[in-house]
Amino acid sequence: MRSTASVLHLDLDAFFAAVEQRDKPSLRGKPVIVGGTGGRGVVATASYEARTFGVGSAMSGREARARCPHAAFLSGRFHAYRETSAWVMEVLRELSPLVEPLSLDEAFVDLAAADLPDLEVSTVTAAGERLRQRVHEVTGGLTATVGIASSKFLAKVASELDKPDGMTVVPPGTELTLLRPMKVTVIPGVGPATAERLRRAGIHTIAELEAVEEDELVRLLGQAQGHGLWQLARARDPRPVLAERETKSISVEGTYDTDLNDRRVMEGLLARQARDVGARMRKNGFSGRTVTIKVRLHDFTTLNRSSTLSSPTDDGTTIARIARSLLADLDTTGGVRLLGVGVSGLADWVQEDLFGSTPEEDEAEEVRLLEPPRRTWPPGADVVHDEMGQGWVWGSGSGVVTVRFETAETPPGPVRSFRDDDPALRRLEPPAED
DNA sequence: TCTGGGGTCCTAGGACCC
DNA sequence: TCTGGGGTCCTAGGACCC
Repeated sequence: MRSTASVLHLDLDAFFAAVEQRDKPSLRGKPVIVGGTGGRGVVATASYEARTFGVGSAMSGREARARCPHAAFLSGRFHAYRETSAWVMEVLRELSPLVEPLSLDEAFVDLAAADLPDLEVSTVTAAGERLRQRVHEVTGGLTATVGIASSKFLAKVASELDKPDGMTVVPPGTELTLLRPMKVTVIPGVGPATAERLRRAGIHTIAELEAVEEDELVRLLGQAQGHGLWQLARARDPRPVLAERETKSISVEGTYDTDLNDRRVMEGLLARQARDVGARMRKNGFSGRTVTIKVRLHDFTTLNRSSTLSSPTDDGTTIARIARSLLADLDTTGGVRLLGVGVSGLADWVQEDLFGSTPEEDEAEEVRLLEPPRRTWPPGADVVHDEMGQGWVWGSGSGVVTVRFETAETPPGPVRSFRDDDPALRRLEPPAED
């Protein structure tokens, strides 16, 4: 927690629905519901007019229709949402270079990195109001709600307090006074299951949470969550605003209007999803080693099965083959409502290739390649060499083999890509372990 | 005929290694 | 013929977020 209110959280109000109302004037002032259109869909966003009827996010489309039959139900135009979101993020970056998007409609901004004369409450308040005005102009009339406080946690809590089209600044030193009367469910990370556990322990408010010993919370909720909540109950939150977040997995899934019973149909759908995952990976420069399938049965029980390859892939056919073999081990009697495929354990080498390399880096790589090879290799590695030295196959896919060259001085060493039929690549016997 | 899609993080057990 | 403990990797499931 900082001594100044310098973390800003911005939340675009009813974002998807607001974009629809902006682009289609006939929808303005009327209940608009994005999502929930399919047989098993749920509501992604309800406009404030629709919320009046008790419609909210994650509600089934069936129930939303029952509560608000005259609403406009739309399936969503994600290109428009992405475009408008990008405009907003640009506006935030004009204020501070340190912007952490959380989703299309939410972000943290670090005001300590902004070009402001100071971080007094009056100064950050004025900056927040200017920001809301700029967002309104740039998006063609969308409104945003802002919270400003001394940590991510407090800024996010603050932005919930004056929705829509409002702002709350928490003066430093007043955090606990604000938090203590609130329910524990305002804490991000306390969902229905955690709230129920806390309720059974007689804990409803943050003041009650604050009174519990740390050991007791860890016993109740586990190490990470117990310790985390103990800290948050004291308004302690040292998490920095981070502009870059690493992608950990890429997946595609689908829920079908009627349950699937034919295994060949399931295999076909998995294969298509696997191709889509592979295409997205190549487009974004990722490859990964762990392929996971997700299967939701008719009764909503959800199964995951995964398999880890010895080297990363971005190839849809490879992903599909593994997905099919993982499905083969599952009993899908009774029907399947959802199928999904994902890849995790992402390697970073293709990403690095996207940025290219500088002459200095190239020269450094040449130097490393001339150094004597390291004589240990990962178990089962495919050891190869070219005229420059020895390495081991780190990744393959799309007709390309990636080789990591290791030296004693600089593990992990440089990475080179070859076509997999490149005659310069010769396979070697792995050297004996020493 | 209640319960989306795309993610992140945590836990827990077993294998394996030192 | 008895057996500790730590670390890492892998797998499965669950909670949570927008």
